[in-house]
Amino acid sequence: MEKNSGSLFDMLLRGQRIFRNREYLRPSYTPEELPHRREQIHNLARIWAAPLRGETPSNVFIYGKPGTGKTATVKHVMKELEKVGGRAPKKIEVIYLNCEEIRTKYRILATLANVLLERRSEEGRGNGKGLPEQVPMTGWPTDQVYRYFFEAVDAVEQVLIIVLDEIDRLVMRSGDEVLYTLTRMNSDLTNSKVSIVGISNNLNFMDYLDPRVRSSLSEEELVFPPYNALQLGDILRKRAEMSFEEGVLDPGVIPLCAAHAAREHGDARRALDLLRTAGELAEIEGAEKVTTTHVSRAFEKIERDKMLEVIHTLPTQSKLVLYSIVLLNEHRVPRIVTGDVYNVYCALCRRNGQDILTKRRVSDLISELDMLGIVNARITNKGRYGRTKEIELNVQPIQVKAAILDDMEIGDPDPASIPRQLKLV
DNA sequence: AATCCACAGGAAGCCCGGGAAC
DNA sequence: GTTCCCGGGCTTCCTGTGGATT
Repeated sequence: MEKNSGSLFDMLLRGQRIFRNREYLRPSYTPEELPHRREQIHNLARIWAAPLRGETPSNVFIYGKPGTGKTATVKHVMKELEKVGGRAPKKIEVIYLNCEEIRTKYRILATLANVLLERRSEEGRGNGKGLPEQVPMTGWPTDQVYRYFFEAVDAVEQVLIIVLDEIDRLVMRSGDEVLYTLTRMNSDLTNSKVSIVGISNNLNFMDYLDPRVRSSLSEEELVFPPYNALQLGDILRKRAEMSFEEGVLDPGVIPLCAAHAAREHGDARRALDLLRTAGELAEIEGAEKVTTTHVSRAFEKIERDKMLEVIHTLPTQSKLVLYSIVLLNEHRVPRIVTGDVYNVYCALCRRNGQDILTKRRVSDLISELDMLGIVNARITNKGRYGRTKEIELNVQPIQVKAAILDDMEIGDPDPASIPRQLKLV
């Protein structure tokens, strides 16, 4: 093989390897062990032990901030339950649904029915009643779908546990009707029992629930407190062992990742993300070790990516205002103030055939950009020369420009005209 | 001390689209 | 289908601000 061939992949493969397997750092990975969640695991297992004794488990409501291990815990206990399920007097089945993806009454019921029908046919049991193999994802009246689901549940003597993750999304979007239906099913079922587990990272949605649903759903409640920095450190160390080559992490790396994430309401997902991104940065530059500098840069990168995401979702007029600020920045205007921004903004709108908003409104838009942290705007008094906001960009202008141009076509106003828009001092 | 600049930002009301009630 | 209501985006009109200037 040619030495120093310089191919892209050679370069990446040559140096020190950083990762053994980075998949363990991704949010999609569910770990075998969940440090600092023993109590929650134990409680959920206690509740779910009921069907092993032939009883119906209580409904459970699980609450905790993002990245506190709710979903991982539930999935973990689900796995354990499956292992011992055969010993139960009645069949035990668990269905997990994420309401972020499936969030209408119809689709929830249809998905539940389909999962059950599929499992029946896998077992070779057939549904025995000439039911169709699948419920279509659209087209049927909702009560007919419910009927199929009901029959599928009651066809076998069993305990069915339904896990509804991100249940707040479901309630906010389509109300609590499905929950009402599901929690009431038990009184009509003859062979089976249904138990609901709702997972949410916000508590406010409880206000939108019918009181009957609320009390039924929270027969048992599990709270997942945020992890502190030490706990996050433990979690990171466990995962780092699996995902990094030995000895590539500087000693300060994990504590720093943990400290950053602890400040953000103890989000383990963020901590892992930070660690992975730091590793990737080290890998890209061919470093031998991941250092705290990489972590700091990873932190900035993640923040920056978040910021660019915000810019992408800005409404058109805000983008135009922001773009005006970028243009002024490019022209090295020493103090960017509201009036200048407005003048450039007007030229920009005229050039691109956009409606021109009033000064008052643009002033508010600038304040909104300030609130989002995209720019820093502070009010200054220049005596005789009035009172205004002095604005500076908080993100790299090149990146802002690229992000905006990604979403819309903007023709720059004649560059020579820009200085004329300003009352340059 | 009075004036004045270049806005900030509050208040009220218009307009329009979407959703619920009739 | 019509009416009503609501909220968000926006305009119009307005008062307030504080230091350089007169």
